[in-house]
Amino acid sequence: MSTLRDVARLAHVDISTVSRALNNTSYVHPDTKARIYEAVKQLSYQPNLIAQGLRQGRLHLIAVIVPNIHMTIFAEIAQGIEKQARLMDYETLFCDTEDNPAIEKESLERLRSGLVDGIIIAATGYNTRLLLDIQASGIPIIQVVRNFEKSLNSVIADYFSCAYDSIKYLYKKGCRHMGLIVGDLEIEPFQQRYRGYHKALKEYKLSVNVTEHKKNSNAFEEGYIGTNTLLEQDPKLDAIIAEVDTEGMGVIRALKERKLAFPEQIKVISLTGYSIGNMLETSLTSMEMPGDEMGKSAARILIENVEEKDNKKAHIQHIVFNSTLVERETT
Amino acid sequence: MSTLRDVARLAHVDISTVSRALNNTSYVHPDTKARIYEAVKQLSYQPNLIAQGLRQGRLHLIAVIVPNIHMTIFAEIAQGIEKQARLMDYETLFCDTEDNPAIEKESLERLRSGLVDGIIIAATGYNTRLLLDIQASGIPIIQVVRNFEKSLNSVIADYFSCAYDSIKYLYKKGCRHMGLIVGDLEIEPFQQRYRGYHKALKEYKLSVNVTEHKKNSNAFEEGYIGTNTLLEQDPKLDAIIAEVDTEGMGVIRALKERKLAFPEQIKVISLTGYSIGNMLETSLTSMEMPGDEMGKSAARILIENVEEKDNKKAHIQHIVFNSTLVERETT
DNA sequence: CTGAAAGCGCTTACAG
DNA sequence: CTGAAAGCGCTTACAG
Repeated sequence: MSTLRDVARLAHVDISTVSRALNNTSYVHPDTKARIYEAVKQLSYQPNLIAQGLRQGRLHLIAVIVPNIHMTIFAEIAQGIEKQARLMDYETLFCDTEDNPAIEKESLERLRSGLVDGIIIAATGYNTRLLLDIQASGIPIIQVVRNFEKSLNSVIADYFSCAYDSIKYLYKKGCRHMGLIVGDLEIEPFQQRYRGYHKALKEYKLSVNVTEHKKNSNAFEEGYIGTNTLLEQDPKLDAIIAEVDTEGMGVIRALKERKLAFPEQIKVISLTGYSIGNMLETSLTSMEMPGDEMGKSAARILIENVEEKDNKKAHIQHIVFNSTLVERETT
Repeated sequence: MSTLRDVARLAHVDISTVSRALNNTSYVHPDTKARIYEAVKQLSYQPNLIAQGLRQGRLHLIAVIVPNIHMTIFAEIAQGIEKQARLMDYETLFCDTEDNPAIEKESLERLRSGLVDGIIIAATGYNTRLLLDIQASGIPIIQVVRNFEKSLNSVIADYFSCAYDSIKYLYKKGCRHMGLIVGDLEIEPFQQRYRGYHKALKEYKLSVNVTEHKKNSNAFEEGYIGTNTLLEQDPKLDAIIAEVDTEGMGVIRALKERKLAFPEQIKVISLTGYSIGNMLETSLTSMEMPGDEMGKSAARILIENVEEKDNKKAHIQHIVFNSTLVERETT
């Protein structure tokens, strides 16, 4: 790899002139410029990004921290983030926490050492304090999908409405015994879904049927097990609301094994749809979540924050995306 | 953020001593060490990774470049890579090319500027020259899943055997009219599948029925369309071999719409299985590919190459993983 | 319009 | 056992 010094030597100028010519940071005589470009070409010079990063205190690098990208909405979001980041000339670091707070903590500790300029995270919820510390130290942070902390930026979907609207829709379809599979209710995003569900049921004077799974392990299994639990709690069940498509796939599988016809006997809807829904043998009705857009939006806001850092303190933003109902074969 | 200088000042020593104490790079008097650790703690000092990177010519950062992680085997592989990298104290940069050679090229150009210490890539196949250049410039590269170039390391599955063994298996199950859906046959990994398929059919004296899709767009659709093409070519078809689970999902969907019973009338197998297979309404028989292991293996080899770079020139390695047949409901 | 110098935050020979 | 100095490859005031 050739350096600025090599280029300067070949073009018979000082390295500072080369720097200025390449970055267009002040006027350089056309002839000089030409010589410099010629030298750059000849040596196929490329600036050392690490040196630039050290000097400018910014590596043009953001981190995306997610629980899992295998068959989850986070894959779509991560792709959206990476695409937008590239557009704005940033690279994207990727950390997979397996929804394990210890791994999340370790990753965060490493990242705060000035490696990345900003962080986008779908957190476990157990390192909120650390996140606040990091933000206070000058590294902007955005929560995505899961919002635990009001004083950190966030980009989420409207989980309350997802659930609320789903119940209304299912009611119109004739359902009267609707069960919800949901994660730890102490945690905001899950609670929101429950609230939407609860409110709608209350309006219809219907009774609640919920199964809660504490740890976020495997959505498919949660759907499978959840279905069995819900059916035990209420054998007259005529609809199941899953949190996400893969959970819905577990529901479908459980229903099939119990020989319950869907949608005839029992309907299924997913509250977080992504493109799996219409690839299934029996396609799955869902509230489609704009994962790609959410990722792009998060990246854009983050990078804007990074670049404004010096000028003004950016305001905390909470962006809420609407999901849209896509009717398919399970309802 | 506090620096080495701050710690040195607080501990009343030179910065070089602090560096030595923290990196255990030479003996430091216990008392001095204690003072230094105390200062580190008090200032919650963290070394600046960019400065370290510049000094040592290594940022402890590798890149993983893949075509797509949404519902693909690459998600599993990327996770494996990241996990192994973290274990070895490396961070992972993530680039999504959308299987677009132009995007791939752009990403590669940026990365070669010394940002990353090594690259793991599932390439488009159109930038092989550039990859060789980059490797020649001192950045180790490993091809994963797709091997285009012999003089670059690779970690792949045995596609030939996958296809060959699948045909043998289907034959034993009674199939005599087996169709293959496959990508561009000019490209090595696809060709391998075709060869395995072809060889087995020849041994049984059965006739070939293939549909080739040139561009890699959407596996689900390729499966869907491919199924229709194969059935037109041979209405007596009794088995379809798909390249990957999501393609198999497209096959299933097409069969369902044509009211062809699977596995009774027609069997389906996927040559690249990952955990989707057993989450389906009708679970999909597949040759399971150890994505996680392949990712880990690629990361391990790459990082070893990075760290040996100075000592000796590492030998090119080609690692081939075996897939294992997992029988499910479509056969 | 361009050069010489300082410095980003580290590590690592070189002395002693 | 520890300090002083050089240097990784850049950028950016400061002169002229």
